[in-house]
Parts: sequence; structure tokens; C-alpha cells
Amino acid sequence: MTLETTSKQEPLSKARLRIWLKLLKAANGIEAEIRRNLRDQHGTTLPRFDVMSALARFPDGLKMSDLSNFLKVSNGNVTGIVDKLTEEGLALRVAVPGDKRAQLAQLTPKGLLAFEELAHHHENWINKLLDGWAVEDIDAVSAALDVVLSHHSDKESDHAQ
Amino acid sequence: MTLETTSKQEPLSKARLRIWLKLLKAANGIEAEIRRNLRDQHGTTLPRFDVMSALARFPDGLKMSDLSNFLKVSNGNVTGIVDKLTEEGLALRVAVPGDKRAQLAQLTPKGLLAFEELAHHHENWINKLLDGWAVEDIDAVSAALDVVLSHHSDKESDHAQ
DNA sequence: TGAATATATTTTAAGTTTGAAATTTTAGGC
DNA sequence: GCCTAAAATTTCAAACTTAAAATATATTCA
Repeated sequence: MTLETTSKQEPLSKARLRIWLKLLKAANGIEAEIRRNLRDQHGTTLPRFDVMSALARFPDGLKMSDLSNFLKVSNGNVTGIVDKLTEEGLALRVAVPGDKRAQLAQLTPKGLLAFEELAHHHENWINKLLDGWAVEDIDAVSAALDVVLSHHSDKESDHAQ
Repeated sequence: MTLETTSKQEPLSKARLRIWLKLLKAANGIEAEIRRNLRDQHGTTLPRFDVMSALARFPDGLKMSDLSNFLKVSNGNVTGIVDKLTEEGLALRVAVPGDKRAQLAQLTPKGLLAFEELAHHHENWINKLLDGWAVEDIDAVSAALDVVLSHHSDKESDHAQ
């Protein structure tokens, strides 16, 4: 049997509001734990991790604008983060042959190594935080989120910078 | 039948990592839309809305520290937000009889009215964003999130300020 | 060609958020 | 009553984020 937590009298909009607040609470709680772990155990931040993660996914490098688009943050934002990663020898900027305006941001070998170490811990943190979820739970939530995400991606381009 | 999106070979930790990234993407997308709507249609911000929402839920007022605990933001943060709401006549600070250290933050009638207007729109925005979710989806996700949230609330107190 | 427009990025200014220090007040032990 | 510790809040400095302006390069097309 299915446990029905939403009253039949309640308008659907109220149920949707409540599930959104619950979803937000869960996401914020997990994110806060990740930030804490990155700071306390590795002396870094989530924005830095996100940038390194994006660069690791594209070994040939990413243009600064592609990077900010991919991460959905402002252009000026990634400039500062890549600056610092570069200072620390974790990233570098490579000129694009045909275009003097653009630069490709890349991880250095040292940066890639550092990211892989972080990513390994990150996966473990998430694995513990989602301890209670079996494959069935994951599949159910994944299918539900797909509905919301597909619905949402229509409007995506309206708000791109 | 159930559509199984996670491969049987894949370690559970990888599946959990992927569902976390998907969850985060959905939550960030929805939150971005709410921020946009609050800014463009009502000239306000999500932190302000969150503070007003918390104060509306506690008509007798909230101590500043209770407010920051409830919202899981820093102490100094709510000071600034309540300051501005107060300047605009939407909130006020009431002295606590027995304790000269503490103050209760409260919504003014004007503030409550403004919040109820915002809350009405907010519910509609969420209702549209979660358009694809029927009661069954909501119940499934709610049950899954309960597992994660209960697991998580144990550690909550460790990190309270 | 060269003028106008578009693209890629950085710089800048303003606003947020945080954690920690500082301030003020309260409570408890002796 | 006094002294120390705890509690409530604010102030402060640093980091982050954004939107917009500035800079430099590329492309279009008359």
C-alpha cells in the first residue's frame, strides 16, 4: 500500500508548496554539510570545487564564458575563482589559436590530482548523507525530478546571460 | 513496471552522487526562478521573503537568534535584513520584558499584509514550476526526503551557532 | 576598406553572507 | 554583593556574487 501524506481536501498547490519547502530544506542541509567538509577538511570552498569539477569534465579546457554558463554563475565570478586557482598552480589559461579574445581555462596535472582527491571524498560524503536511499528510492526521485527539470528547461534560454 | 535508470553494475555511491546532482540542479533552478520573480515583479529578495515568512509563522515574534537559527543563516545576517524591514515599516523590534539583551522581531500589520500578498504569488509560482507533479509524485518524493532529512537532523545540533 | 555590431573577458561598484570579535546584559557560585 | 561564565545581539572584515561598464578582438556588410 501507498502511504498518502497529502490530504484529499488540500489543494494540489499547497501540497506542491510543502514538497518544495521540504526539497529545499534537504538540499540546503546537504549543501551546508558539503561546504563545511570542504572548508574544515580541505581548506577550500564549494565554488572552487564546482569550477574544478567543470574543468575536470572537459580536459581540453573551457572558455571562460562556457564555464560560467555551465555553472550558471556570472562571468565576473569565474574570473576571480580561476585567477586564484591559477595563482595556486591548480589551473591555467591557454590562448585559443584563432581568437585573441578567448582563453581556455584548464586544470593543471596538479589541479586534476587535487580535484580527484576532493571528488573521492565528495562522493563518500554524499553516499553517507543519502545513506537511507536504496536504488528504488533513487529511481523514484530521479523520475520525479525529470518531470520538473524537463518542464523547466524550456524557459532556460530566456534567462541566460 | 518500474523504469530502472540506475545500472546494476554501478556502485550505489555513484547513483547517489548522480541523484544529488540532479536534486541540486532542480532546486537551484526553482530557486533562481523564485528570486527572479521576487526581484522583477515585487522588487524584493528571497532572504527578505524568508525572514517575513518566518515572522509571519510566529505572530508573537521571534528573538533575533531564534530567527537566525530557524532560517539557518548567520546572526549578523538577519540583523541587516530586519533593520531594512524595520526602516520600511514592515517589521519592528519589541523589547523582551525580563531580558534587556533580547528583542523580539515582529511583522507590522503592513508587513503581514505585504507578506500575504507575496506568499500568494509564491504559491502560484511553485504550483506552476511543479506543474508535472501529481499527488503520487509528491508523496513518493516526500517519503524519500523524509529518510534523508531524519538521517540528517541528528547532526544538526553539532553545527548550530 | 572601414564603420557598426557582436563576442569574450575583465574590471568595478554595490550588495550579501559568513564567522569571529566586541558589546551589553543576565545568571550562578561562593 | 562580587566575580566569572553564559547568552543575545551587533559590528566588523573577508569572501563571494552579481549586473553593468570597460576593454579588446572579431565579424559583417556596405
